[in-house]
Order: sequence, then structure tokens, then C-alpha cells
Amino acid sequence: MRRATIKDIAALAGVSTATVSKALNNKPDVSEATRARVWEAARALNYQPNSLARGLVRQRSGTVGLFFLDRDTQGFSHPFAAQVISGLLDTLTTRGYHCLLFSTPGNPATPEHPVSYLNLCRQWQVEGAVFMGLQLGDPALEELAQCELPLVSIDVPLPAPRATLVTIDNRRAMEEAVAYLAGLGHRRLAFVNGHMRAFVSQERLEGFRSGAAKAGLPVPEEWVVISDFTEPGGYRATWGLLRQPQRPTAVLYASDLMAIGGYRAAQEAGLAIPRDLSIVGFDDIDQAGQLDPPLTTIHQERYELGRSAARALLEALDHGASPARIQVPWWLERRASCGPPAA
Amino acid sequence: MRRATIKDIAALAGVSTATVSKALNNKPDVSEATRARVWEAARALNYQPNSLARGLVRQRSGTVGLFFLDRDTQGFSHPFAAQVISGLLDTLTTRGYHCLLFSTPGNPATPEHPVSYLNLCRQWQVEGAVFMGLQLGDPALEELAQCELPLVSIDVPLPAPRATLVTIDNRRAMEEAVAYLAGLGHRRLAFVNGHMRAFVSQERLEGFRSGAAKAGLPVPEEWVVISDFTEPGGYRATWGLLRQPQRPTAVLYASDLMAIGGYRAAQEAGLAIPRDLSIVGFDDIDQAGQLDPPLTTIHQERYELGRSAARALLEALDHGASPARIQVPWWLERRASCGPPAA
DNA sequence: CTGAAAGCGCTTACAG
DNA sequence: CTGAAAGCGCTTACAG
Repeated sequence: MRRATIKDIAALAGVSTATVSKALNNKPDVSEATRARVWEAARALNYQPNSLARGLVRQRSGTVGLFFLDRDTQGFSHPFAAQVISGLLDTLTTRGYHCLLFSTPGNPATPEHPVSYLNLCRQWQVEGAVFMGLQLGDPALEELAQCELPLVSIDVPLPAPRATLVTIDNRRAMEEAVAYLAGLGHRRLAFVNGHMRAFVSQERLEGFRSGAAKAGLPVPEEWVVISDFTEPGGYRATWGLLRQPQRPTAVLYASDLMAIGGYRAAQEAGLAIPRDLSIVGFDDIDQAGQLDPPLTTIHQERYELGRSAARALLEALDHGASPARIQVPWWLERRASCGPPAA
Repeated sequence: MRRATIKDIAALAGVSTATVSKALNNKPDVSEATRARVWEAARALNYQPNSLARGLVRQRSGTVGLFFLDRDTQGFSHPFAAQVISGLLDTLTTRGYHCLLFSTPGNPATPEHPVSYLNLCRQWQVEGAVFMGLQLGDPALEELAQCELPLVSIDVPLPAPRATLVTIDNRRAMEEAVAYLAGLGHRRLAFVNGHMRAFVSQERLEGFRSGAAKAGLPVPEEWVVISDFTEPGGYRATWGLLRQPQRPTAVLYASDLMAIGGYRAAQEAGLAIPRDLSIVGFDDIDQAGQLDPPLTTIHQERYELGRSAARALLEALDHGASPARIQVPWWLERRASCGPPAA
């Protein structure tokens, strides 16, 4: 059976399509009797408005774009993308927005029309967009600079005029982790950072340095190493640290995955955690608490990250603007991977 | 600046909008010279087609709906929803489809128009839909029965006429796990199942029973317990098993999370794994290999699950039909949580 | 309070 | 090969 349209309703209710539209949208200038007849007809025909047509004429699609980049067959690169999406969806759909989940890698780009984030936004008339997993070097960042849409991005600042950055205070988080280790008596701290295409790596490095400075700890350059957020990367970086003549007594990692690599390296080197080496991670992924010993790490509120992003977008949609940066709660989750340094 | 439309292109290129449309869509009946002029004008105006308008007139939206149900602040209930989404997106966008990610809980439902999965599909004119996390008791299942759209669902059979079930062979997977334990010498096996709103729980139970039968093992009713897929659930269920006068020497779980709960219970009971108790999980989540000892479990190909779902949907979209059930690869990942029973 | 008319941006027979 | 016209399903001034 053909899908019912307002024409069908109009015929059944004996009114014009204009009146149907007004009645269905609960506009004031319709008599109660008419409104009731129209609703009844709509119900009888199992009518569902066509969002495409509505979006076209209203010049408002009622959608926002979700760009979850940096995916692969392992899913999203962010270890907690699922919770972020959950927070986004819950908040956005409560307000009647729907989400187009975009994927860029495999798009059917023609040479004439290379598919870009911005073009996807324009083609689908989204009213705003959320980015996650963007990297600093991404050429799309330039393009985004001239985007008039409200944009929200997680963990990466966007150069766009109407962009909000949602993230935690990476600097203070690292400072607190350093202070915690210093408080345990450590004087020889190393830091295994993520790659530098991630904005958060910059902030975490700053936090590590300023935390060390506040604690009066020296930071030899060979104890600050750049890795890539992955387990193998953390493993290799840790080996590099443990091979050095003067070994650190504690290592901080910019991701839990790298910390897990650190566990593996420590084990192979015959070092016990935390007796011979204290370890601090970052993220508090599900595995963190299951490790042996359970990993001390910076806990991020993933669901809240999504909710905050959605709220920032809604605020920009409603009032034309939202803060340039929003910070989400975090804390140092103290588990058993840290202890005083060996004497 | 206002967004360019085909009208603008027509004016710039000196042709009609009909010709613009044909040229841009690479229809044959346009002269090369005209086509070139039109494309050039489109480029100059930075034209992007309006997908809403196109979908409206073509009566094909170019979108599919993604229903990832059973979410909460922990993200998706499925431990590998992220990879499934990845597989879906990669495959669908390669073919030019875009994905609307629907969330049902928070929808702005009016009493007159309760939002249903089907209504969302109709409102947005999606050409097909993928379901994940649906439960057997969901009232929406009835509604879906009369859905003419191509539907694909992961791990739950849909009563719809054009539905494809994508899942693994849960029955054989459990049989193999049982055979493996029997081969190690176990005679006393227990099974901690997920809740019965999950279709896979039925199949896994069947597999456990038939596997035990094939190995000639008795299955006392008190060693088959229904739980809920969660860690606390597995913990409680395991306690129930360990309290019994006659203890099983091995426990199979319908999820890794429950197996992790089993580890905890075993540890508290002073039982060593696998010396005193062998354990097999299901899913092979990221944590499984990190546990102490690493968990033997049924590995599911998550990304492939998404890709298969997408391919099934595309097939139905292209040819009007796809198989009723598609099975995705799995294997028993043997790690260190199983060994011969204590003598 | 109601409806005729125009129009959102596009595509598609159809006539020339 | 090109374009005038109709129409996808809806909303919105505007006139009555």
C-alpha cells in the first residue's frame, strides 16, 4: 500500500492540505473540531510525515552529522567511542535531532567531487556536526576553517568560527598523576606520550613537564618519549626506557593501551609492578581494572563526554554560540600499579 | 553566501535546470560541450547537490537506518558494537548509502505518535535497516513483522518477511567448547547462560546440551544456570555453582564478562584457574587475553559481523532478497584458562 | 478559522 | 541534444 501523505488526510478529513499541515503541527489557528478530525484521519491512515520533504521546505533538516574518524577493522580508535556515541544520541534525540553517522574512508568520491566532511554536511543539510578522532595534520582541518555550521569536536580544537572543543583538562590530569608519584617518593619519572597528531598529546606533555617542575623533579630528555597510543608502541617505548643505564622508577603513559604494553615489557625485563616500576595509564578503559596488578590511571567520563558535546551543539543551535572549550570531569583512579620506589 | 542550486548553475552555464540535472548525473543524452560547461559552472559555484531534495523526487533516500538498541551510559550492551558499526559503515558508504543512527529511548514521542522503529524508518524514508541489541521480548518485534523493508539483524531473528539474521553458529561453537573440555578429561561441566531474552542464549544452551550428549557427559539441571551476560551476574552464578556439594571441574560462560565474574568468584573461593577450575568464555573481548590466566573463549569476528550485515542488506536492496540466515566465522581461542581436571 | 497558491531543490517523462 | 512542465510531500505567507 502506498504511504499516506497529507493529501490523503486532506481528502479523508475534508479539508485542504494547508489545514492538515497546520493541524498536525499544532498551530494555533485551527479549530479544535478540525484539528481532531485531521488527527483522526492521520491515525486512520497510519500517517508518518516525510522528513525529507519537511526538511526541504523548512530549510532545516533536523539532523546533525557525526564524524567518527580514524576507524579501522578494530572499530573506533578511541577506546570509548561507544559510550560517547551513547551520550550523544541520548541527548540529541531527546531534542528531536537525528544523527547521520558519516564515514569518510570508503566514500564514493568522484574526481570532480572529492567527498569532504564539509560537503557531506552540505549535501545532507545537517544543522551541525560532531567530530571525534580527528588528527592535527588532517587536511580537512583547513577546509573546516570556513565552516559556518556549529561544530563540536572531541579532543581536537577546530579552527572553525563556531567550534567548541570538548575534552578533559589533560594538563591538570597529568600534573596530578605526577604529583601522586612524587608523593610516593619517586624522583625518576618517565613519560610515554601518544603521537603528536593528537592535540591531547601536547597538553599531556605540558602537564607532565609542569607537574615535574612543581615537584622539583628533573626531566631528562631521554625519559620523554613519543609513541603512538597502542599496546605495541607502549611496549617498544618501555623497552627503550628500561635499556637505559639510569632507569626511571615510574612511567606515565598517555593511554592505557600503552601502559599495558609497559606491563609486558616490565614482565619480560623481570621487573615487578609496582615494586620495581610504578605505572600510570590514561583513559581507564575496561581492561584497566582487570590487569595484574590493576592499573592506576586517569579516568575519563566517556558518556559525559558525549553528553557535553551534544549539549554544546544544542546550545549553539539554540542560541547561536557555545563556549570555545568545555571540560569534562576526570579523576586519578588509584589502583595497585603504583607504590613507593625501591630503596 | 547562499548555497548554490541547479538554478544558479543553469544561469551560469546558460542552459536549463533539466539539462544541468542530466549533465551532473552523467546521463547520456547531453552533448560533451554542454556537460563540460555545466560541470565547470558547478565547480565554480562549489555546488553540492541537496540530498533531501534528491531523495524526495527520486523516492529513494539513499539512507539506511541503524538501530543499536540496549544502550546505556556504558555505551552499547554488545561488547563489540564499535567494530560492527565500523564494518557496516565501510561497506555501506562504499556503495553510496549513508547511515542514520537511531536511538529510541529518548525520542520525542507524542501520545498520538509513539515513536517506533518502523515509524522512524518511514519518516526518514530509509531503504533498509540494521538491528543490533534487540531482545526477544521487545514489543517492536510484532510491529516489524509487517515491515516490507529489507531488514538485517544481528543475533536476533526478525519475524519480518524480508529479514536476514546475521550471527555465528552458536550451537556448534558451544559444542566445540564442550568437546575441547571433554578432551581434556573433564566429566563435570557447568554452563552459565545469558538471559533468555537473547536469542543466542537458546542456541548456546542447545549447543551445550548436544555437546555434552555427544561426549557422553551427564548434565545435572543444577549445573545449567541462567544469568544475564554481566560480570556481577557471572560472579553470582559461579558462587551458586561452587557452593554445591558436588562441584563442576569446568564452567562455560555465554559471555566473557560473566567468565570474568567467574574468575573473581573462583579466586574468592580459593580455587586456582585452571588447576581447580577450567573456564571458557564467549566473545573474546579485548580484556580476555589480558586476564590472569588469559581466557580461553569463543572468538567472534566482530568487524566481519558488520560487513556481512551490510552485504546482506545491499544484496536485498539490489536483488530484492537475501538469505534468511548468514553465519560469520568464529573459533575457539585456546588460552590458559583450561587444563585437565584435578585428579 | 480555512484554503489557493507558491515554493523548497531536485528529477523525469515528454515534446520539440 | 535541449528545455518547458509537472511533480516528489510538505510548509508558509497571504487573502478571504
